[in-house]
Amino acid sequence: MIVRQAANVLEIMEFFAQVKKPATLAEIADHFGWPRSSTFNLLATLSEKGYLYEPRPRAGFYPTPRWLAMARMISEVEPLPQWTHTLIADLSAETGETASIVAPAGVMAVFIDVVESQAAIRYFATIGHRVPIHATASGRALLLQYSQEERDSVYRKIEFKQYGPSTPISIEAVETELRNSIARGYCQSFADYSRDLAGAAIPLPIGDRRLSVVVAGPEFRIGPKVAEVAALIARTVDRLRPKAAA
Amino acid sequence: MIVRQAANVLEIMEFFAQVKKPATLAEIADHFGWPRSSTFNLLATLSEKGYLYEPRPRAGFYPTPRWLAMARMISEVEPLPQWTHTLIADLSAETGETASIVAPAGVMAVFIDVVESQAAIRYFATIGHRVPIHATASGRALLLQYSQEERDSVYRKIEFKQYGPSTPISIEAVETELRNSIARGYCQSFADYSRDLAGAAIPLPIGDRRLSVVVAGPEFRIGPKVAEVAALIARTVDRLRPKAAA
DNA sequence: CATATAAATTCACATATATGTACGTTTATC
DNA sequence: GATAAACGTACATATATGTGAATTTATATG
Repeated sequence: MIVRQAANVLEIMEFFAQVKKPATLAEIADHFGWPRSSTFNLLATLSEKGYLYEPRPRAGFYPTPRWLAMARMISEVEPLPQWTHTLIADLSAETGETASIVAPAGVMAVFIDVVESQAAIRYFATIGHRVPIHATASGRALLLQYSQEERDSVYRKIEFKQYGPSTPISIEAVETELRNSIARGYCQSFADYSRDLAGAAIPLPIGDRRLSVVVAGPEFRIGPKVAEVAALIARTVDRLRPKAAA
Repeated sequence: MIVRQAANVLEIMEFFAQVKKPATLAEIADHFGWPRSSTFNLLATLSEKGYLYEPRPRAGFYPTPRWLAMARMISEVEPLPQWTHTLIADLSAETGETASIVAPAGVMAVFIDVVESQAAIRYFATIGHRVPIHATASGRALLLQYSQEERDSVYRKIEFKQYGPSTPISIEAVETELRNSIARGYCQSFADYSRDLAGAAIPLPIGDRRLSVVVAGPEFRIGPKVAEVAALIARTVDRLRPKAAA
């Protein structure tokens, strides 16, 4: 079950992150198609808790810097080491595609850092973006770091769907693909989940955290050179990862 | 009316900002006294939207960097000029008290930047903290920047309460205090709202934004030297504010 | 300045939603 | 390795909550 008003809070914030200017009650209500009275209650709640204010009279609401203060406190705990951002920045620059750091979230994989391609046709992903862990290169690079039991426990919760022609639709199919990935030295995906999208990924354990790096883009650009891209990822990790730490 | 689940989202985030480590469903449910089933729905919603993930298996949930990404996008719009932070940092250092930048939010005033005193006994305020606009030094420094009509419109919405012995409990009382503030050259408050708390504030218009600076602390420390403190605020603003801009 | 139009609030009620209860799964204990 | 305790998940139901309509307040227009 989805908690509607919880989702609405996030949508309002995303709205402000997008329009980047104050908005009145009416504007927000119209934008989402919400009743004004409901919008009023939501805005009042956010204001009362100190997350919204009125920068200038009658010009509407805008989030207070409290969001930033809170997000900073949250993120200063085990932040990703600096070199991982350099890693995906370099990868994106060299390949011209979108590169990301990915972490597990149950049966899904979450993008926790992203550097987007500059190409007109590109993989559009943002921090927080989620994809099925079993049907993506990045996800499988995470699964490779699990024990057999942990994987089994994840499998039990997966709803196998045929997202595309090559989606693995059984536990055995996923396990086979994992074995192939080990043999091959990297994980790959050709439209297993998203149409026309291909990617190469490798595991990226940091401390006791299980992460992965992925480079992804349109099938026609990435397809012919997955192996190259995968090798580049491996080399770049080798170059940037501090030698001392595991 | 307060939208409970909207408030709960904020409380969860504040919880993480405080404990700074992953928490399991059970821990969160117990902490807030929420039923597990409800907590489950909330966490599922936040996860589904990409705001929560599971850093390591079975070690619970933690917010994704998406919060930070969003907060950054929101805050890069008309951020406070750098010098205002220097301003309150200097004021706090020189006075040993808490200094803040404050903005209006209806009948309330919101703290949008804070540098806290280091003293053991101090005014504890955080970004997002809200106080009544008419019953605080910082709030009245905002009201001074309003036209008479704008003030009247605010007055109509105020519920006058006797927060402390000196709280102004009528429109006339507030207007009188404003006139006194103009004559005096700064706004002050002696436990008008919070017990034992005194403060000095002056208006701080920036562009078309109506802000104020306030220095506040325990009555026994601030009380004897409000005038000094107010003068210091004025001098420091003069020193730091760029001459070009109004 | 009066009137019209739009926006913000309030409130009572029907309905969408939070939760008690029960079940399956995982982890801890002996 | 067996048993117990804790944890996570699903669902039906009573109730807390969102909302449509009415009221008040603010802004635009003739």
